[in-house]
Amino acid sequence: MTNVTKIEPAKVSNKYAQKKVAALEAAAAVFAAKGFHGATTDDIASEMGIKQGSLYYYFKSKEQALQQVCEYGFDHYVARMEKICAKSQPFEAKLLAIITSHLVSYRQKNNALKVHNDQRLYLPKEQRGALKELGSRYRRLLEATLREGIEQGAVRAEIDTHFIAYSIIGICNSWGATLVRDDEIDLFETIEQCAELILRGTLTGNKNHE
Amino acid sequence: MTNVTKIEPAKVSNKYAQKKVAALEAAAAVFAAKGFHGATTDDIASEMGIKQGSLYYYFKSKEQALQQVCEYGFDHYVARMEKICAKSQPFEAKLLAIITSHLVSYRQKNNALKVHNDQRLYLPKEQRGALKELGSRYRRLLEATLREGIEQGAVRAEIDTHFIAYSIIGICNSWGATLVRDDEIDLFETIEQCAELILRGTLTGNKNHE
DNA sequence: ATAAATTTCTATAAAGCTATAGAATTTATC
DNA sequence: GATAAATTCTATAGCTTTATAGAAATTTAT
Repeated sequence: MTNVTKIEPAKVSNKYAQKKVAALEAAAAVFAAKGFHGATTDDIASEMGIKQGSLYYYFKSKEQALQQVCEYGFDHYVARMEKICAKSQPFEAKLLAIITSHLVSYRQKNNALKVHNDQRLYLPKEQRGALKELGSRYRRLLEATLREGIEQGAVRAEIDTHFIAYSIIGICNSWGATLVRDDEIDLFETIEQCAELILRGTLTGNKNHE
Repeated sequence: MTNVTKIEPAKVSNKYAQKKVAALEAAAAVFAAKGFHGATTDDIASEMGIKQGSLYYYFKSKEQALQQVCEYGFDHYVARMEKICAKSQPFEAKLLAIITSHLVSYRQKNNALKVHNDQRLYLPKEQRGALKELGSRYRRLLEATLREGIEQGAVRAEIDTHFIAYSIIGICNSWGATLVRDDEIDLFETIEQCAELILRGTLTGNKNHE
């Protein structure tokens, strides 16, 4: 099956693949800093050291670039989540790993993830299908972790796992955005405090009590 | 003191003031929907039923429109926070009022507030001074409320009030954005669940326990 | 009714942006 | 080293957008 796509002639070379990643990261950096509409294709091209017109060797359009950046960042992130959830661990450890993964991503200036969070809604709905799929997968994993916690007896049975999952994501995104902007903030302290806030709100019997 | 500004000739008429508000709200709606860079001055003008060029009777520039929309939305919001905090109430009631105020704002499609949250960073720093001031004021009020809670014995003394204040804002913004997008979600249930998540994470002795 | 002030409109200059085509250059292959 | 393939460049067509100027229309005041 020497499958050569109709749309993209060769573009299977080693170099192409590498530079495509560079293109994605340049686009991610620029979109993260200026927003999708605020960024120009020239900004992105400059960021990767080529001319504006050459960028179209890597992206069919600016919009396609946004789409691919979002998928690139989010896919990676969901994959990591899957590894964490696959392990058999007590609830608290898992939650800590999830928060850590989320916030470390941001501190490492994972621009693509930031772009996914802030800019994906500027994509037309039809082009958000894959992202929505990934997003649900992530939330389902988080909800499953919460249900595991309930089964383990660590988490109160009455909680609304959907609501809590969403809230966890919200807190992490909010702190994540702050961490990116302010280098002074201590990453690991933030992680611990997030965990403490969430845990003491979800743990049966309120462990860790002074 | 018949103070006539140099920059704005007359523009003190009744009608002007009214239409200026309409202009702010049109701009807010458009910026909220399309983002600052994604929106055009023609979008805003159309929204208020005038022609593109006429918009400049109300705003000096598109950027000034963004600035004024942000201040308009946020100022209103901080003012309401001040009223809530002025009352002498038990901690839990106050927190509930704060969350309610925040989320109700969103559900009422308070576009200006959404624009403040999502788009203010596209303003040059020099034009963000007033907003930063309002933001700190809001956070200080929230932190003071938490300290009150500690004094009342309702809140654990070891919490980091700054961190918790920030997290509350983060959760509310996150749910607020969701509430705007999805009319199906029950507003008051969301308020209660937010409060429950935060309270059980901050209350001494873990009240409300099943 | 007339004059003055306010508000809106039309038209346009100036600039910026996306996307494409085809030439030029670099890299890989035989 | 010659040929083919891959990559980048230049130049530009075709739009869109912001902001301004001055005319026109509307409203308010005399």
